Amino acid sequence: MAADHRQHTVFKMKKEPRQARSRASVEAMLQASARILERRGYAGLSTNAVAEVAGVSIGSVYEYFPGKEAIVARLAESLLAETTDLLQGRLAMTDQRSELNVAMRHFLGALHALMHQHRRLLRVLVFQVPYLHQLPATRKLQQELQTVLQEGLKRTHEQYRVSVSPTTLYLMSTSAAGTLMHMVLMAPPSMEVDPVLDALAETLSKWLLES
Amino acid sequence: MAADHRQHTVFKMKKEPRQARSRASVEAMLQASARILERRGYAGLSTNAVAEVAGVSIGSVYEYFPGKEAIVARLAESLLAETTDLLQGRLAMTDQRSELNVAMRHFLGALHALMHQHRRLLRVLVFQVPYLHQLPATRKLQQELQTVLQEGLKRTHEQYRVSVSPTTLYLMSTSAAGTLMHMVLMAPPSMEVDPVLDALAETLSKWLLES
DNA sequence: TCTTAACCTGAGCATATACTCGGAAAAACT
DNA sequence: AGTTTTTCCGAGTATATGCTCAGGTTAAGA
Repeated sequence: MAADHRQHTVFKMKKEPRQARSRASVEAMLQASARILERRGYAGLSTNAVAEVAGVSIGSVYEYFPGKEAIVARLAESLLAETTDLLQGRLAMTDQRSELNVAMRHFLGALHALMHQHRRLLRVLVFQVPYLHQLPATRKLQQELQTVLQEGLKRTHEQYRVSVSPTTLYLMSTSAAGTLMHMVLMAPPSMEVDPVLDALAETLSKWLLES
Repeated sequence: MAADHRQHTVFKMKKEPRQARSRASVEAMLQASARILERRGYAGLSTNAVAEVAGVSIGSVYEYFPGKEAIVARLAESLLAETTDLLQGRLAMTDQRSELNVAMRHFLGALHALMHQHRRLLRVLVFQVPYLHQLPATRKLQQELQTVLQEGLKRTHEQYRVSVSPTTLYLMSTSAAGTLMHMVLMAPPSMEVDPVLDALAETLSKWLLES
């Protein structure tokens, strides 16, 4: 595995596909990669396996990706994009006069649903990809979460003039993220989701209005 | 890497070292493994590298461990043992009449200090070891945390008769764990720890007494 | 139609890693 | 001292994976 000692500088694609045929190939490689990651884990993801599952030759893989790191980075970016869209959409449709805990509950519910939908891939990305934290997508996601949280607060509750200290904001986001992560990736199936989300939303909003 | 497709049934040691000499060898292998994990990550941990760094031959490694998974499992168990000792110790020395938030703050501080001390190894274990969650040590740790939390509550605050619902207990432990993890493993060095721990302890105890 | 660019192929090389095995050296036992 | 058990050695084998390259095929442009 000489490749793992390589400087991970290039997570980008090698070449952009220009024709419909090649775009389909790239898409097939990405889907195959996601499939392999979910079923075999990161260690089971090899460029040869991607080529085989995607139904293309190994040469084609290297035509568009410098290595498997780049493929994983692309998958992470896709997830980030989907999450961003969802959050922004929710933010846009948030009623100005809704209660804080209700709005919070909606956000948490939507976020949980999305994470749950992608839980298999998410689990591998979070727990097995060594360089996930260095990926631009990861940093952007954290920023995105805090931004949406703050924006949402401003919108729905200008009346309260809630001013959140950085410490509080940090604590809230890490607590919420920790709970969501645990529920989606680690909790037993017997765990009831809704009550926890209810309680979490309740707690967070109470906490906010008191601080 | 055929080994990664292997059924991970055997995380245990192959043979117990009986003489002082062999115990020293095993210890050297474990220390070497920790060193390699911290510096090169899980992908950089190979049995050959362990042998070289530990100053023993590759044959000796396989004399006591069936594979690198078993070595990692042993390291995880060591961390678990240390954590358990720490928590139990703190629990024993908790003053019966101390305030809830003060006691909580002590626990959080001690736990954070321990995690911070081992942060490099912890980061690799948590973020790169594919089978960490299947390890007995992991499950035991989670149980341990909740037990100590509950026990601590009983001891210090029988007067309040705080009865904690499972949902609340779950929420509290995941929130605290998420925040600690984030601070130790992901937050920038500029992040001030004490204010966050203060706020977390405050929030948790308030939350408890109100629920 | 001809030319060029984009796209695809897959055998094969280089390398790294997991793991074995026959046997030697050291310690413990009698 | 002789015997047995424990410990250690490390060259060597099997295999998997990363990645290249010379050449063929398909589509776009003139």
